[in-house]
Parts: sequence; structure tokens; C-alpha cells
Amino acid sequence: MYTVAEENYIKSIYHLQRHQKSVHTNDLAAELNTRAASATDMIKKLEAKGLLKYEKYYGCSLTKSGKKLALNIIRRHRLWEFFLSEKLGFGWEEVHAVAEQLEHVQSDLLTDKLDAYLGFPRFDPHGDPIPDTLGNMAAREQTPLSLWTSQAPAEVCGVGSQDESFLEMLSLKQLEIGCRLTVLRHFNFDKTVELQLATGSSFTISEMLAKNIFVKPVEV
Amino acid sequence: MYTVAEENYIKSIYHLQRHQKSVHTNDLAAELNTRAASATDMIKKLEAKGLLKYEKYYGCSLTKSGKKLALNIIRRHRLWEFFLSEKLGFGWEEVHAVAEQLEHVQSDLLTDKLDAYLGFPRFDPHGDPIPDTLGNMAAREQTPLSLWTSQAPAEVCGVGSQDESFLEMLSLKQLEIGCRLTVLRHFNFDKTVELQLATGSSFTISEMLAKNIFVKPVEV
DNA sequence: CGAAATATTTAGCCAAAGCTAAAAATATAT
DNA sequence: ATATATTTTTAGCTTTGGCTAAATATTTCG
Ligand SMILES: [Mn+2]
Ligand SMILES: [Mn+2]
Ligand SMILES: [Mn+2]
Ligand SMILES: [Mn+2]
Repeated sequence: MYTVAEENYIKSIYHLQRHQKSVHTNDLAAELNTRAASATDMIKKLEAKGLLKYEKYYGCSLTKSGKKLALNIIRRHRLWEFFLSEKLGFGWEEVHAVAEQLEHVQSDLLTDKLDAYLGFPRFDPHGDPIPDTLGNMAAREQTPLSLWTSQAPAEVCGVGSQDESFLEMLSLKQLEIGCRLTVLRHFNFDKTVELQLATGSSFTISEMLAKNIFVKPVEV
Repeated sequence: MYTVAEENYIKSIYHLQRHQKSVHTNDLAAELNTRAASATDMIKKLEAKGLLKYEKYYGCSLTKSGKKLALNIIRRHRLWEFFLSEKLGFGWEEVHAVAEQLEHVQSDLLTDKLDAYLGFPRFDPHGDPIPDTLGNMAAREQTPLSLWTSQAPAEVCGVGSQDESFLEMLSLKQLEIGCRLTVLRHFNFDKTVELQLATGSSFTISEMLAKNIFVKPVEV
């Protein structure tokens, strides 16, 4: 149906659209490690296929059918990540790269059978919600630790990057999905955050790290 | 490492090589549903990469490293077929098409973890042996029913085609891998074969069918 | 406002993998 | 042994998805 390149563009546009209303050529090119000229070309092709709306020099945004396709690709990606992590024993820093390939296997039957086999999981190993067949998914709560001011205990429920070294660092510091902690204080000078794990150990993390760890209130 | 097209050529050449010493351009093109001119082009590219030896107007044959690659692709293909059939509940006539896509996911870690997860299976759902990491696999016994003259009970252990309608027909006639039967007689006139299942029911199958069902003596 | 900087598009390339039609080599048949 | 048929290769074209460099539009700043 769609080429790998087309699917990668659609997925990237979808992700960029969460932050901007309209997706700019340069941002898209950066996201896909390609050049603006190439992005412009592909945007035109995707518009011709009715997957997005495009206004010259302004940007593009997905149509209904573009969004539907994006959600299907994201569904495949996250289901495979869950499979790799849960069934095959991959580390959460390893799954993304392999899922980038697996997400392009086109078979709705496969996707749905995989979903059922995995027990209809609602979140991938990074805490991102998995869309169902219709494209519905859990709303993501993503308060970054950098903005978490409450004294109440918090639970790590997501991460803001798929970077391998970032995820490895989190594992090393025992900061994985589901882990509980309290924020002891925010240092205003350099925006570092001091926190304490449920295990008792406490330490300080950089602003960059704090921005990429999402937490939610601990369920009662 | 290698493109999908390259991998498909290598795999086809490997399969054709079982029958001919040297693989001819036309046969290769037919196998891949493409044209002789395209096959010639790709053969040259693959020779430049050291995967095969090529003599103009004569044909080509895989080098050591070409064979190694072919076995790795076949390993991936058959492991995925086993996964789809065994874990996801696909029918044996459905797995081949999906495995054609999955076989091109390139990650040795994935292949090996999948192998372990599946319990190191030795045969795929069609009875074809699965190569291990080193490329070793069980020898296949493939006496077609058309040549099985013994009165002794035989066990179905392989099929000679991946065609969906063929495999569906076999399921319908209860002729699946592992099934036991005895050959009652060969009709010389039209080469049809009369056989009897372990269930007691007996019927006659066409020459074409008989040629594509492989059997072996029942283990004692 | 107008100049400089930045963003985007266009034009003109390239490589991969396919195709058709024509040329060349090989095989077959009279 | 020559003529015919088949197979294979070559030449030239197409599409997809890249690229660079130049042109054009937009934004920002003095
Ligand atoms: Mn991912
Ligand atoms: Mn991808
Ligand atoms: Mn198969
Ligand atoms: Mn394939």
C-alpha cells in the first residue's frame, strides 16, 4: 500500500504535529535526517495521495486519512516494542531500532493477531500508549519531573526520548517505568532536581534528564 | 546491509541451485516475477558484491558468502513462519506471504532471540528444515507420494509448494504435516494415487498433488 | 521601511530497481 | 551446415527517493 519512506514521513509529521499546528519543512527534514528539498518533494506526493494538506512556504498537516494511517503505523511500532521487550527479553533501549523495521510489515491480520497474543497491552515499554484497531488510545499524562512541584510521591510513567544512551542511563539510575519517587527540591540556579527513590536512595539529576522523565501521581 | 531486492534474488538463486548446478537468467526472472533484463542487471550487482559467480550467457552460482547470506534469510523466513503458525494461530497457507516481509528485518539479535523464544524449532509449518545460526539444518527427506511404492505406512513430512490454494486443499483433505497414511495403489493410466488415512478413509489424489506431498517411513 | 538572515522551493543531478525493444550469442532443426 | 528459434545481454527509458546549488519567499532587525 504505502512505501517505507511514505510511512516514515507520515509518522514523523504526526509526531511533530503534537507540538506545532502546522509542520514545517525544516523540522520534518531534521526529524528524518534528510534535507528540506527532499521533504518538500515527499510532502507533495503525500498531498497528491490525500494524506495531508499543504500550503507552500507555510507547512503541512495530516488529513483524517493521514492521521488514521499514522496511528496504524504507531500501533504496529509500539506493539512490536512490547513484544520485543516482554516476550523476547530485549532491553527497553534496544527495542526502538528493531521496531523501526518491524513497523513497516503490512498485514492487518498480523497486527491484530499480535495484539491479541500480547493480551491487548495499553502501553509500550517507554510508557507510550498503544492505539487500538480504531486508533483510540489512553491519554498520556506527561508532567516532566522538571515541573513536578508536589511533595506527594510520583510514579514514572513515560520518557521524552528514545535515545539509547538516555534509556541506558535511566536503567542504571533505577529510574524505569513504574518506579516511585518523591521530589526533594528543585535547585533554581541550574534547574537540577533532587529526588528520592522508594528504596531510600536520593540523588540529583540534570535539567535535561528531568525534562525527559514523565511522572504522574501515585494511584491510591 | 542488503536491500530487500538483493535478499530476494539471493534466496531465489539458492533455491534454484538445488536443482540446477548453474542458475539461468530466465528461470531466475520467472521465479521472481520479473524480466530477464532485470535479472541480468541484478546478477552483475551481486557479483560485484562477491555474493555469486557469473558467466555471461551461461548462468550464475552463489559463492560461499552468498550461500551464507541465503541461509540466513531462509532461517529468518522459516522462524517467522513457525512463530506465526505456532504462537499467533495463523493457518499454514497464510504464513508464507507475511514471512516474505518479516524475513527482511535485519537484526541478528532479533533472529537469535526469536529462535530461543520458539524453543529452537527444527522445521517450519510446511516441514522445511530451519537453519541454525551457523547455517546447519536437518537433511530433508522428500520422497514424493508419486514415487512412494512401499506398502508400509508413511508420514507426511513436507510439501513441494507454498501455493495458498494447494495448502488449503491439503488441510481440507486432512493431509497435513505429521499425518499418517498408506498408499493403496498407483494408477498407471493417469498417474493418480489411491491412499488411505490413519482414520480409515481412503481416496484418490491427482498426479500433481502426489508430486507435491513428501513422505517418509513412519518412525518405529 | 529596507537590508540581512532564514526558510522554502525549484532545478538539475544521482542511484536503485524495474521495464521494453533491439542486438548478440547459443541452441535446435532441417 | 545453414537457417531458425530461443536465450541472454545491452541500450535506453521510467519511477522513487535521495542530494546540492540556486532562486524565491518570509521573517527579523537596525
Ligand atoms: Mn519507539
Ligand atoms: Mn520506520
Ligand atoms: Mn515460506
Ligand atoms: Mn522476501
